[in-house]
Amino acid sequence: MPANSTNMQYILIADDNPDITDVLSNYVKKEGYEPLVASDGEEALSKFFEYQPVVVLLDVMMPKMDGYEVCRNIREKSDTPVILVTARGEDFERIMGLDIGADDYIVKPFSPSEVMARVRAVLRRMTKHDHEENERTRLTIGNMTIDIKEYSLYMNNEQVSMTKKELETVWTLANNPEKLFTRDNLLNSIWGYDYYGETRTVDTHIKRIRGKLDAYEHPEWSIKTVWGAGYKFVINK
Amino acid sequence: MPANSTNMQYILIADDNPDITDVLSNYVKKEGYEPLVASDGEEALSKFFEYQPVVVLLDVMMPKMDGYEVCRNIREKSDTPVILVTARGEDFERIMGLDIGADDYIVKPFSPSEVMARVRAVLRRMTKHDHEENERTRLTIGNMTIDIKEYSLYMNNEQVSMTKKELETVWTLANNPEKLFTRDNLLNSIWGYDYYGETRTVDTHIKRIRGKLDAYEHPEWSIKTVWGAGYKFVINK
DNA sequence: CGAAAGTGTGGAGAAATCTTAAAGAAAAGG
DNA sequence: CCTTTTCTTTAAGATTTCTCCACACTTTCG
Repeated sequence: MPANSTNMQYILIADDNPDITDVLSNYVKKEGYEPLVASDGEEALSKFFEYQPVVVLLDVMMPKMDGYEVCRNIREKSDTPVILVTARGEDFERIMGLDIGADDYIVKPFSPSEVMARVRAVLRRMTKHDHEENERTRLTIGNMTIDIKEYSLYMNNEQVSMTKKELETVWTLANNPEKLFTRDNLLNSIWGYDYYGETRTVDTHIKRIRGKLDAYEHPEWSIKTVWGAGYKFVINK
Repeated sequence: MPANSTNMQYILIADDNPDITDVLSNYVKKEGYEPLVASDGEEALSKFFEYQPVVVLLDVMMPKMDGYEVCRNIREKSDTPVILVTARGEDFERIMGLDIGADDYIVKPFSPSEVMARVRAVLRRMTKHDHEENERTRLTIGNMTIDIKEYSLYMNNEQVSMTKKELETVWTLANNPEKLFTRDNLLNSIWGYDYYGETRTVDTHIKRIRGKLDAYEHPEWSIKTVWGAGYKFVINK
């Protein structure tokens, strides 16, 4: 399952056999991803750059441009995981040796569930890589501390229980003090750009956040409503 | 003049397939290291002692002397990190367990970026080691003690029978109190990066662990569910 | 001031996520 | 081999969180 399940996550499936892409599309949907189908190499490449899928499934044998070539092209610009689908007998040494840079490969005939298992695995490996000690993980303003690594928030060193969305919302606001976030901004960055719900949902979350945090005094900062616009985290001087 | 008198950092790549060593050499260079290529086990060993590389990448299957043997020889004289490259299906328990002493392993097929990630990881661990000198093998929190060397767990000095995965899971969590582990994190670090199963498996293990440990009181700590995120080991104040 | 538009809030139902149990699959041990 | 243990998968039921609505309240502006 994707880390942020509300975001629309595309998976590109490139194969010239529609029976295969159909079956895989269904599985991909069942796992909560949005399938993106291409029937030849060129189409695969252009869709890749247009949609930026999270994983690419490439049949090695395709019209116009074969899977190796597509993979190589993708690798020049991106680290997006690529899984090659090869016919039995293909030698993986060769695949690797040609500097294609695929992340995994599957030998035909495969079961769709096997494919999805590999997709999950490849994505899982990915998420580890992302969190490799470079980004800010902790933030303190006044008597509030948020630690995203622990997924926790402290007021006066005392932990305050927050739900995921609440925590992400404070984190987003507090990381950009003084910056105005419209409700749509917040929906986009926290809920995901494919969220089709009410903008007022943000209000409810702000309400809950305030309810929890205002149980403590915090003269150094506050979450301010900007009339007709949105919310912002302000630091009081 | 010995080659290692310069401040050049070598990485030894041993594989009898020149395509693979070529690809890896390029990646190694890109990361600022100097690749050192060997096409069989004996060559690997002699180059190792001549150049004293900072990391060794060993294919398990090589002419003259296989990767296990090379690794064992290196271990007799040095703590230089060794990463073994194995074919899928090799038993990793055997690799990591027996007297071979490798630091990590990679299953073919691998993507070059994955290899480099592991090289970085192993080097990072190494530098830490230098400062800490001895790794923790035993951990006590409240009335629980885990000894990972003897693979056992005690509650109130009374041994509780745990399966391997259960023990490794508690060990991982308890060694990083307060830190959130997503299910994917746990799958990666305990099950391994080439595990192709369901995320929910983690839940089942957590349930069993709780079942066993909650038979005892342990007010000092607990394994907490972080909704929508994962699990963490918390210390109660 | 009064109307219109925007925001705060409580609560109920919906949705998402977890727990648990149970059974099948895989691995380990005789 | 067959038995036992451990691991994985699945699905129903429980729990938590999220969303939405109705209505009160506030601000803006003619």
